[in-house]
Amino acid sequence: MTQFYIEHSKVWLSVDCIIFGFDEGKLKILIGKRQMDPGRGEWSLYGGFVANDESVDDAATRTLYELTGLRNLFMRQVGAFGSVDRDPGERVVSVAYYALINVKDYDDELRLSHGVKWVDINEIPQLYSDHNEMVRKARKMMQQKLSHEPVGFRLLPALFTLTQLQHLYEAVNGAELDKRNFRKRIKEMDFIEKTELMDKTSSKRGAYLYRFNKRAYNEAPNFKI
Amino acid sequence: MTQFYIEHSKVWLSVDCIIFGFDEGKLKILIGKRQMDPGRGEWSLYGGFVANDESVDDAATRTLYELTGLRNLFMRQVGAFGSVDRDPGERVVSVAYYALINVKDYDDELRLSHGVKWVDINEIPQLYSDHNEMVRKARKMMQQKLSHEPVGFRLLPALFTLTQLQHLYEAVNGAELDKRNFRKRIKEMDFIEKTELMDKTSSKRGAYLYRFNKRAYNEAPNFKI
DNA sequence: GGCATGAAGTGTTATTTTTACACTTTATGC
DNA sequence: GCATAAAGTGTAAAAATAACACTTCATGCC
Repeated sequence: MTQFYIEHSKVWLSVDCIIFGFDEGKLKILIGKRQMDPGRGEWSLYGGFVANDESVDDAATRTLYELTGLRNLFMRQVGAFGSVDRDPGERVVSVAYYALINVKDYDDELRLSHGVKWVDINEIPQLYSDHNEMVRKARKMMQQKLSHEPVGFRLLPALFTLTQLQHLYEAVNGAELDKRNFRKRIKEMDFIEKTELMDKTSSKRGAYLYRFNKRAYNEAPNFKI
Repeated sequence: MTQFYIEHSKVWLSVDCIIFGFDEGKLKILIGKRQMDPGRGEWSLYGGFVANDESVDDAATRTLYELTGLRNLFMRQVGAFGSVDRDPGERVVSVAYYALINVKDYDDELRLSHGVKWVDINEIPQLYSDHNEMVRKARKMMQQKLSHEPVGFRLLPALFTLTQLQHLYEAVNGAELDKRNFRKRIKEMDFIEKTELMDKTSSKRGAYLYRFNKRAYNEAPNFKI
């Protein structure tokens, strides 16, 4: 390993974020029009460069915070994307991350100030560079994660109805679920707690609100949808 | 995005390989003593730097070829590892890949010339930097992959006995399997073909040799162990 | 005040999948 | 010919999953 070799292998490193939200019964992600060259005006994921004094994970956390003003989001790495010509200008390797946010927690003015919008996951336009590929892989990983770990709650308010929860899983998996079977499963999970509160916004009768109890989950983690 | 910012975010990029093999009924990986500073003499994965004119995937493919002399290996990205101080010397971000090889295909002289050896996956010593973490993640991903896609064959010779196949899956999952249930499953998979050939090395009676038919799998892919 | 509306809520049965389990066959070497 | 050791084979119980339709309730409207 010579100094010469090392010099030649230095690259710019960026992070790109696939931010999932659940709104109006649909799974969505945030995209915006790229505000710099190359590719100005193309639809794109939100991203940023990795600084010298921060880990790649930290760069993703910082970028997510810049965009959403939110901390402690559920975030996972999707992978490194490193084609030589993936960036039309210079060689940039990018590490993609996906995150789950509750749409209601995201201040709309902040969102607008960054020029990003929510787009249905099934209606993603052509994106800059290899971003569509990132989204595809992120979606797969996220589906996998949500069906084996109780992180779907991160896409909902702290209190949610069972109908909301079911619709969330239907949107994520792209398939309808049987209401009775779904509720049977949920009842078996002691860490999904029924409260005495009701949501009256979507029906006259009202629906009980539930909440996820992380402590109870840690004691008896058994989740599968 | 200023030129200044870009300059500050340039990093060295390497790849590290977790190479899985199956030998003597055990799942193993290749490790060697690091032959350069920093960390000279520590146990380490085999890796290399990403050159300017190759994709990160290509760098991994090249590195695998350098080490094993083998092409067309089954290889998947594990992820990017990017702590600021993961490399004691300079800032190096590394992308880990795992690969599956048939131990018998690997020329032993070539192996020795690189100073690497096979080590039982359950007896990995402390490795350089964050390599243990890479191995852990690679193993998880590989387990997941092998139980949902028929790539375990990449760890076996083209012809194999059902007992070998079962022992492979037992080693990968770290749990014993019921012989009759296992064979029942295999029989249902038309793409695992029985040949008329027999292996006489491990029993007096001899065991039929089977082979994986990729074409048949592509027509009716249905795999789960 | 009663009745139309629309989402919330509730159990049982059939089907499929998974698991548990033990003896016979066969070629070889002694 | 018989001891050995791995290969090979089927059935039944248990568990998980899938299919399926009506009742409850609060509200708004007449």
